[in-house]
Amino acid sequence: MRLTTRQQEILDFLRQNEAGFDHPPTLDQLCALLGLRSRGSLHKHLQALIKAGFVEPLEGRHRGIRLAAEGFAADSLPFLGRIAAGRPLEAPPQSETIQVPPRLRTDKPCYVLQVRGDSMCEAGILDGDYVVIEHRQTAHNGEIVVALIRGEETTLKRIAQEPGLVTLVPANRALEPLRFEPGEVEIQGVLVGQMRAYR
Amino acid sequence: MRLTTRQQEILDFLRQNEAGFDHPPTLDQLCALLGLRSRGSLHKHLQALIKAGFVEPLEGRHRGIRLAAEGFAADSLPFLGRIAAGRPLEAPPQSETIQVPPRLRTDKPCYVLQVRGDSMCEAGILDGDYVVIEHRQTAHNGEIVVALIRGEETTLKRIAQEPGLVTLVPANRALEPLRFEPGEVEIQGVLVGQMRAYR
DNA sequence: AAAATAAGAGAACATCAAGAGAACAAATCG
DNA sequence: CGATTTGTTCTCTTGATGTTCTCTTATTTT
Repeated sequence: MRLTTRQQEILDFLRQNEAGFDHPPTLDQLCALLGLRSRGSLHKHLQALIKAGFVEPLEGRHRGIRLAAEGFAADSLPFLGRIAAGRPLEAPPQSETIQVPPRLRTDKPCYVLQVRGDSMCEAGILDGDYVVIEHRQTAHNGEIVVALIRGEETTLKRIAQEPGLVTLVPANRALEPLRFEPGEVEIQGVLVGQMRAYR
Repeated sequence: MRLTTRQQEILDFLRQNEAGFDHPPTLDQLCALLGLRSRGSLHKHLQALIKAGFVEPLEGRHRGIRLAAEGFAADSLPFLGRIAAGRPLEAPPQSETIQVPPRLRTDKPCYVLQVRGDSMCEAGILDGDYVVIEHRQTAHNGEIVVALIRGEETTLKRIAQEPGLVTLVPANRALEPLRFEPGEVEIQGVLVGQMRAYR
């Protein structure tokens, strides 16, 4: 995504002054430094920079912690490793990133996993493919989700939710659907894009 | 489409000054640099350049942001439309482009097609997918190629070449392999990457 | 000479970037 | 716990900027 002139100015300012901040600055402090009177306006710019990947999002954190990091290029997303009969996903602090065209992602926070195994092969998702996942905790029936099962293992499956029953459906005739109680399954994201390299 | 003399002048001017712009210039700034007094006139020329594919369209974007690119954004490739039981491929001068991450392409010239039909569904290539094709005339057996058959129709299939026989193999149990004499099949490119958007 | 085309001027209009400021919610601090 | 700080969301306003239009002029084509 392209930046507006002001967004670029603010980003330049942050990069120049990155070293000068002992603690990451607050919105009000930055407003003063930039000559703005409205936190809301600054906030809008910062959100754009976060969306473009130039500033680290602060999730929930308040006071103190603030933007700082820049680093990964626009339209790059964090690459969080492989998924299959794997472990819970972690988000390592200095993650690898991978370039994703805007068409394959959403405006919400997204990340990339590499698929292991053929449990979704009939949906055209093969071993080794990269999948783009929108990070959210709910899904509609029929969507393909990253699900954490009993806090132990993550998997990529199509989901069907009924009252009292969650079914994770593979796309492979050799495999059976898995049934769980709602409390056992935690949705970690929803499939929004996919990439494959033939080499 | 051919450019008029003035359009060519303006395009040359943009190319020469491309590096000189910190932020993409506004119409008014360009008018001043070109000695024009009317934004409207410049706008007409720029629209012609956009239509001819030499300047990036700014979709709705306003202020500050302005044309800039001519050579197309770094990792964008030409998007040449759909493939299935289609016509021969052409490369229209004012092509659309589509962003492709470097991982999904090669260093050689590449282009992008959108797949129509399910003839390769068992290879994980579904209707609507975008495929990245490296432009070349030869392939190794087992590669998936864009083939032009008898100069009439293009198709995406896995190829097997023997002396005196070329076989194009679909990845769909419902379809039969197609056999041709070598002169009937012209390879137009080889599949190197693939993308899918779930939306 | 008449018609078509290229080029420009300038006005009117539509839309967007940017900021202000209020109200709210959530984290932190005392 | 309550008060304060801080981030978030919202609406509103303003000016800048892109877009569309009509009109004029010069040049080329028929």
